[in-house]
Amino acid sequence: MAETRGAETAQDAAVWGVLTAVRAFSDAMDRMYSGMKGDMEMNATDLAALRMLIIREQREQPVSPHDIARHLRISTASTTKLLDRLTDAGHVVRRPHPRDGRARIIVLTERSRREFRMHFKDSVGAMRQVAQQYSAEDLAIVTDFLLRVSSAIDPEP
Amino acid sequence: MAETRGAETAQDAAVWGVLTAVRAFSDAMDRMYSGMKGDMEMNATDLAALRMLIIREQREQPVSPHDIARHLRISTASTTKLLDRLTDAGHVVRRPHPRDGRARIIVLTERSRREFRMHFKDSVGAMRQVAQQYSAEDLAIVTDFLLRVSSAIDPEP
DNA sequence: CCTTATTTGCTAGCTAAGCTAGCTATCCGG
DNA sequence: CCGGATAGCTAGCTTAGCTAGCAAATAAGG
Repeated sequence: MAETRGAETAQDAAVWGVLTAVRAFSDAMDRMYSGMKGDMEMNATDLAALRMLIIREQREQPVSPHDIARHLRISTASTTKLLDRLTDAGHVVRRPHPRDGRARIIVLTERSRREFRMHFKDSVGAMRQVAQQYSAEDLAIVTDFLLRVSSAIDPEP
Repeated sequence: MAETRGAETAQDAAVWGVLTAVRAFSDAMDRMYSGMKGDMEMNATDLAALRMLIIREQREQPVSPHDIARHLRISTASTTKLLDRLTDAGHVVRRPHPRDGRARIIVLTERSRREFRMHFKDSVGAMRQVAQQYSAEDLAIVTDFLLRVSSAIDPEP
């Protein structure tokens, strides 16, 4: 992540610093999710699927099993099993696609949304508390940065 | 970090925005790593272990199998198998601990470091390119924010 | 020193979750 | 209407996690 290239200017130093912070941050997020997987008694992939569904729901994008497979980079067969687990646990429902008889649309249950929010609320609260210490202008900079980096490293979504 | 009490709505909106961006960002990072796991023909946990080793190495902190187990939240038995895989693949070496006859110290091989950097360089390059579009002051804000959020959600490291 | 409790990493055997191959049903372009 | 492509599912194999339990080394108490 950080190359050992010497930081000659202040800007170079700042770039190096932010990349290091990005690494620490993604590590912390990783550990937060793996902690939650223990709390919710789920495996990492199933939890990642739920996260994806929440994100896509917020964007009002319908999600198919195929989408999940692509997003998580697992096979469609594994996705079928994953959806069996999530369905059995009452987290999601498979609905028929209105126009395509082969396809399904995966929908979160209200219970799942609630449970997810419940387990997330401490972490989200901690993050919000940090965020509230910054001005709206600073937050706009951070938001912009994060979104740009996101689309730079992951062009798909 | 002005606490603009007057502009409560704008600040709330900014907080909401940054939290959404954080979520999108961690999702993008996740997908970057899962993409890399395909490229390097490794599973997610093994890759996470390598990332941990790189981070700890940079901080000059020695890593024991027990540390890996705690960090990845897997059992020590699974860690033994993980280390068997990484050792067989030539990524790490188990060295004896200088003072504790029971303990081991896990050390990355130079080849592993090189391979890791090789596979990361595109993503790091993309991130650096984004970062370079910001002033040192803005990057300082972003860095500060990321580090604070990191320690808020994951006090351990 | 000697005994006991704790810690570290490993082994054995079980379970869970991913993969490939292949199937059916459906959609779409000619 | 028909042949190829696509969506999702099933079956069977393989991998990687878990629990239980072990030996060796350390730490603590007398």
